[in-house]
Amino acid sequence: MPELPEVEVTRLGIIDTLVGNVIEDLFISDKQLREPIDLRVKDTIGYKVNDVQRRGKYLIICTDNGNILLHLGMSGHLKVLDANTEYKKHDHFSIKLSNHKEIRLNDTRRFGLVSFIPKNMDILLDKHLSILGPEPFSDEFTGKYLFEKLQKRTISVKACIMDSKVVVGVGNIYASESLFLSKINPQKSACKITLKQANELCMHIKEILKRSIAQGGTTLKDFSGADGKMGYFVQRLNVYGHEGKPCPICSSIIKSVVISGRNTFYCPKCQK
DNA sequence: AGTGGCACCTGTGTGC
DNA sequence: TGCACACAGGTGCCAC
Repeated sequence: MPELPEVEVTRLGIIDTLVGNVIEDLFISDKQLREPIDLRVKDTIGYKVNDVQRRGKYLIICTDNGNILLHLGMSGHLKVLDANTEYKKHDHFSIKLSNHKEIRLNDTRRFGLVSFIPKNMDILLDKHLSILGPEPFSDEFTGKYLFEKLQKRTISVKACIMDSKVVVGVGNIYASESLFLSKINPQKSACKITLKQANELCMHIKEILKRSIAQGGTTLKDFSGADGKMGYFVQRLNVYGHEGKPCPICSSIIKSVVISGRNTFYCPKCQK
């Protein structure tokens, strides 16, 4: 489900419900997610939520007695519910709050993550977060930075921008879309990208992620914000899922190709 | 060290 | 209708 825009839309959807309220209890299912749920998250019970942050596709719920780290994987989503709403299949984690609301994680495929960052530890030193590259909206993520990263790699440019050590938050949809806007063939070797192309690509990654957040993210199958609303960015996609349809620029037929195991969409005429 | 392949898991859609 | 199979928005580990 979620790439960076969907995670950010989720964050914006839960922050007002969480901040300023006390975590009264947690529900922890016995099913294992990507890792077993870190039971130390119980340390946060009885503490007020101070903030909800995002790093890449991870959400961090901050309290004075430690932080809950969440990842939505492929199929996870968070919803704001009234207290004691009936549990559904694949509900794996829930935060019960003093305002009689719950933040509940439902994750069909269980590729998500619930972990814990102790109170005295720098959040960014967590093992999941410390290995991540820059945020796409940060000043650190520039065309020059991207160019230098790409130059060292022989893999495809698409696989490279999806590498969270290069830049966080670019998943399969926005990788195809940003390469389309930049007129770069996704199969092109990363080290063959010019500085000019890297500048274009950097700019379009920032632009497309921002535009998607503004539209509430991309709803393909089941993504919705924490309020259950669908994302409308799917209507703005140029190539993703459009195999066999005409390119919106040149009307050539959009093709698909598998790159590192992921379906990839591009216009063979526009993208060189 | 970098790379491709694969595993993790469930649900859905397609073709026979 | 039932079955087998491919595929899905992510990430990390494993041999090469």
